[in-house]
Amino acid sequence: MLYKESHILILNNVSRFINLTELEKQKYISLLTEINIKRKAFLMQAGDITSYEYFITKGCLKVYTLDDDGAPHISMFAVEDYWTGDMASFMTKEPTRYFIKATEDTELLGISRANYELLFQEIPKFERFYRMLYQKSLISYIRRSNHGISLTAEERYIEFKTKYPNIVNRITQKDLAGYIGITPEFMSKIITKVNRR
Amino acid sequence: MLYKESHILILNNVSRFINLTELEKQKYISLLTEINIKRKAFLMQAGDITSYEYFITKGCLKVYTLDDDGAPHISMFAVEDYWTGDMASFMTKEPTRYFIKATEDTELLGISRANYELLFQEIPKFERFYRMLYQKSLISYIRRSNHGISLTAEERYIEFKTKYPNIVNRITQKDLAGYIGITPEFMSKIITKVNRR
DNA sequence: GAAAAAAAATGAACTAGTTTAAGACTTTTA
DNA sequence: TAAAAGTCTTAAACTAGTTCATTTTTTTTC
Repeated sequence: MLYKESHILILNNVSRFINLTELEKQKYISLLTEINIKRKAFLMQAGDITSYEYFITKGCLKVYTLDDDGAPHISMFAVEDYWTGDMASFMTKEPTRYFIKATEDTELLGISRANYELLFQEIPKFERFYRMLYQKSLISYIRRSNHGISLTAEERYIEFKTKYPNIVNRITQKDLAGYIGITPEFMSKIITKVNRR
Repeated sequence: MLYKESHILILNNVSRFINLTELEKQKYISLLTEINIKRKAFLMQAGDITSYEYFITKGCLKVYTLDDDGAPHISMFAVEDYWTGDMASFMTKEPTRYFIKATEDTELLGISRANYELLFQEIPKFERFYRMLYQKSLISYIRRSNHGISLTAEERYIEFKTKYPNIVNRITQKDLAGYIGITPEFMSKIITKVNRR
């Protein structure tokens, strides 16, 4: 069977942890929903109860919250081959505190809550897939939050640039400030300073 | 069959997510190792390759790294009914960057890397248990690191005190400073200020 | 392709948290 | 139980990053 590009991408992602038979692949794909959103459109907004987890096949999204003063705090940028969503709201059916907004026209594959549960019944191997996916996410999350703590804003900027050279060029300086955890003004000063070298 | 207190605690913990038969319970327990360490002893030190994941049945531990200046950054305090360890080192067999030190005499149940793999073969339900455990950890980790970002040190202190009243009294002010992310001197000022109210 | 909107740069005044240093208090150890 | 080691407090000088206000540059929209 011939698969679409987006399906090949997600099947490759899954195959990092588990092997699927041809039948299982087709079953899995049948549980996914294709979603396309335009630049500046929201995939979710604070207050929504989200019913999907998403895999990005093309484009770029920013995931952020607004603090009490209305200032945005960006928790991640998600591009092709990334998983995103709000797992807390997805699991508990409580309203999310997150906004997820496309910074480019974006194509996604979504799995609904109902199909997520179904998936474990139909292909129990996916318990293992998600166990390993979450384990890996947890490791990199812990590493990131622990590593960042002792660095200055300038060091965090240089680190981001080095680690994600492909993302830096796709986002605004202002959004990067929101991710690094500083004001856009200070971000501007840092960039001027670093580039002068 | 009659179980030890420590075994009852871990079985209750597991039963939040999966149900085990009597036989499975006994099998599970047979894969665990009992470990006791004295106050001030290390469960692991930076450079070690850790071969266990741990469940605490009694006592208190602090998990921390040292930054380039040798200042400690505490990433968690772990007490009874908590899981701890360094998953990154456990999974990849790379040396850990963490120190885990007992702040009280502590009793743990450990599962070795070999038995962890065996567990999934013998009782596949544990894929589901760990999938759900990691999912839950990920949710609270994300929540914590995102929530903390916009608060002042004073607000983070009040939040910690409210959320973990049982832990505050078991740790030093200095260690709390290492967790909140400030100097012990500033921690002292905050506490004086908050108590004056 | 002109007008409007948003992003970036710059600078001056400000603040949350650090650093250093020294003395008081508490806990641990021999 | 005395000495040593570690913890806590206080205070003054300092710095990384914020806030606010203005101008320039870039991007978006019609």
